[in-house]
Amino acid sequence: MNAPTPREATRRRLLDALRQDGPMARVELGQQLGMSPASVSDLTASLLDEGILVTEDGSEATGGLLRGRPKVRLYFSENLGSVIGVWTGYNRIELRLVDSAGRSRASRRIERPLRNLSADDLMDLLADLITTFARESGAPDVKAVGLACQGYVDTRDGVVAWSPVLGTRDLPLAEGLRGRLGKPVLLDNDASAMAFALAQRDPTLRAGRTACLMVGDGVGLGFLINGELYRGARSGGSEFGHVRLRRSGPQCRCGGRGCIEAFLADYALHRDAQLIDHRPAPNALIPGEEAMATIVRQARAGDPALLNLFREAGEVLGDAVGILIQTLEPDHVVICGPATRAMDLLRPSFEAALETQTIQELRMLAAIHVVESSIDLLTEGVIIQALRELDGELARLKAA
Amino acid sequence: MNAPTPREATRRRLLDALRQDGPMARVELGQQLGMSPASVSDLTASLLDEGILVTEDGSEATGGLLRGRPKVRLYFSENLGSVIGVWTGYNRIELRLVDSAGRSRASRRIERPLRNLSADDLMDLLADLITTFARESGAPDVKAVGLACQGYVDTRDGVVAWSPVLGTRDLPLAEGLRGRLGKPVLLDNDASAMAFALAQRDPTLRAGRTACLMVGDGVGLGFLINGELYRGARSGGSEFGHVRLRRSGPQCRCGGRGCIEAFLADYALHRDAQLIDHRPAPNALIPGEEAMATIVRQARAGDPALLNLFREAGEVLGDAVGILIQTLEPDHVVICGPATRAMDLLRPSFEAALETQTIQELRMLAAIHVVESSIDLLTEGVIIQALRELDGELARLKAA
DNA sequence: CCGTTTTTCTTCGCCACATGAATAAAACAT
DNA sequence: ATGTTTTATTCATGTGGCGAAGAAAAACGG
Repeated sequence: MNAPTPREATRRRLLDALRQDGPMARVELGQQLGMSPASVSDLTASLLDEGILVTEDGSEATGGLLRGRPKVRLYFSENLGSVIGVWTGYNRIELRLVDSAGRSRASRRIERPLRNLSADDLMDLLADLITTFARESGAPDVKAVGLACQGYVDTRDGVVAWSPVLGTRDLPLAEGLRGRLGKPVLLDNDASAMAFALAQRDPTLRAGRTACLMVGDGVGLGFLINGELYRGARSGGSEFGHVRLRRSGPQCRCGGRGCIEAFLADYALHRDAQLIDHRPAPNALIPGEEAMATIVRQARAGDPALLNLFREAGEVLGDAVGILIQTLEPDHVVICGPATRAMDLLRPSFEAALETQTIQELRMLAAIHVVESSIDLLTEGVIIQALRELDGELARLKAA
Repeated sequence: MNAPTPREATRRRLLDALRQDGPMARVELGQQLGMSPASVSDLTASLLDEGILVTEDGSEATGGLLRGRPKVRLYFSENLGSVIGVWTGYNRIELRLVDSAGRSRASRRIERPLRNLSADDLMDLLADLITTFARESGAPDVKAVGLACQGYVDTRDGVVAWSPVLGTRDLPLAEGLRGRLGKPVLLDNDASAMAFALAQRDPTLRAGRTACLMVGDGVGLGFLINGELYRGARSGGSEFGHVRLRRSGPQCRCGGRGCIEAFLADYALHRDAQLIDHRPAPNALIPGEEAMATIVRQARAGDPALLNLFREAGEVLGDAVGILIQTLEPDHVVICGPATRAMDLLRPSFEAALETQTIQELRMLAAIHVVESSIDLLTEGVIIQALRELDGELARLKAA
């Protein structure tokens, strides 16, 4: 809201660098941020003073062969409370507890569909799960909660504007949870959170433009420009999964037909696999990992109908990535999420479609990464965002 | 390249504001840029000193009813040379001469296809046309040339990586022209230039994210984030027009089938209109404005086959805008270029397609503008970019 | 016609932030 | 011990921007 002072901006850059590339000595920070040792020293002095950073290097071996005064690495303090990250999937919820240094302390997975709950019931349930998890995992002092969910999210107001999972519209989820938990709640789209987390881990993804396509329960897109999430009109992610690629394609859970998601998401593959065997169409539940593994195994064994299903899915994936390349001209395209388990089945038609869909000059610029990413990484995405917010929060508290 | 000093950055912001919102007094500048009158005074003093700005307000009436010391508006000097902007279309070239204050001084349109020329011949021809135009219009002192062309452009290196118009690939156009003309040459994609120019004129387009779809000779996309052009991997615009929407659609000049362009561009509509009458398919020349006007007239008169053509084109346009909305979540979508002449024919199917393609929540956020924009505006886009560069250039010269 | 009012612009002292240079600190090598 | 090397801190300095006070330029009001 209020304009950050230049000091706050550099402070933030410094903390970001430290979070991304691990504990570092002051000289290294200076080099990386392109600022003088004097400035780093000055800035870190106050951060150490505030207790945000510690320097418990002590006996840490510096290698032995180097001479000169040893580096003193700066760490985030672990004792400034913790943050809980939550992901709400279609029929399960993942929770994770992380201390203020970013170290994972506990995690839990709960099988529980969230559909068909009233807004109040949903928020009551989530608040209950979160407090139970915090208590049972002995969370020291939960300072904030980060929540990643599918659908179209207004990250500024913390509102789920639309979601294929929760039935409701314009759900003020952050506010509701904040009221119930008494803690700040940060909301984001799950694909955005995943993209952010991946870029935190891999410096190459932070350079230039990275389009991250997460394929699993649904299809989401997170887009990064120089490591920062691109935010749209309501500062949310996009609903790229509901671009309608085939005019008379299969039914999508958004109500439309032929959306990208309707070919690629687990529920779509599972449903269409069932239809092949003339078994009754399953209800809307997302299949479990076992069910999906079975389908993949049968396809790998050579089931022609299933192979055709994956061929078509790969083609849609190629078209989708092609659209991204022609529209955004990214340096990196990341394909991640559960669907990467079947990348071998998707790849031939994926590559063929990508080739016919894109202009060669543009296609050659985009490096395509296939990353097997877990939900752990996803919760990490919102957690890091929450931790970043907290840094600023602490500074403001100290000032008062 | 080299990091701009903070001073240079604010200097640039000030000049940009002055260019966008016309001559202004110092107080107004201060309000708009959120800085104190003292700072503005300081900064403008050196700009006036360098001769970049002038204050020849003199007898300008301030309204009469206001009291107090009258505002002194700051103008760009007109006497610091001029800039030529060029647009290379499919079968014509537009040139425009503008003085250092941004006022248009002369313009010319040359009917001349550029295809099937060798790289050297092409650059010779362009250089010749530009010098002739400069001489005949009595250009005082041409400081730079801005060139907008179709296709995939590397704006940093000034290379046309790919173009459906020029047959060549990786053409170092800026360097070639710079060698021939002895002046800096700035290259950009034409849709990007158009988007930029539109946003310069209309402040609302500078707020948030604006996707500008230019439909005419081809289909191009310019994307703005907070008034600045989004730049992809090679810092160029995108080739959105060659997203393949219909797998077995009509032939596109890129070699593919079913590209957005293959439905919407003038050449496509003209070609398909000819085919209806079983006339021989025309050669690849872009039809003239008269030919297009005839087609539009016949369609308005009720020709069912032509109406169908426009219906299909509108549908593709709706799908295209839908993809943009679902992917970029823009605040504004601008449809501009010659194709707006037939917007009445396109609109019904456009709106229907847009509605089925997009999620309502997202669609409602994007304001859709249909703007009849001329090529004049397009050359203005590159010219303003060139002028902006020159400001910095002048500062560096003074410093040396 | 001359002070008063009002608004714009400038001058000046000051503060926040960052830097380079000198200095101190902490190790190893001899 | 004493130099060598690298890291961290201190301090004087410079830059950019700001608030406050004052100067300037007009209209207004007697």
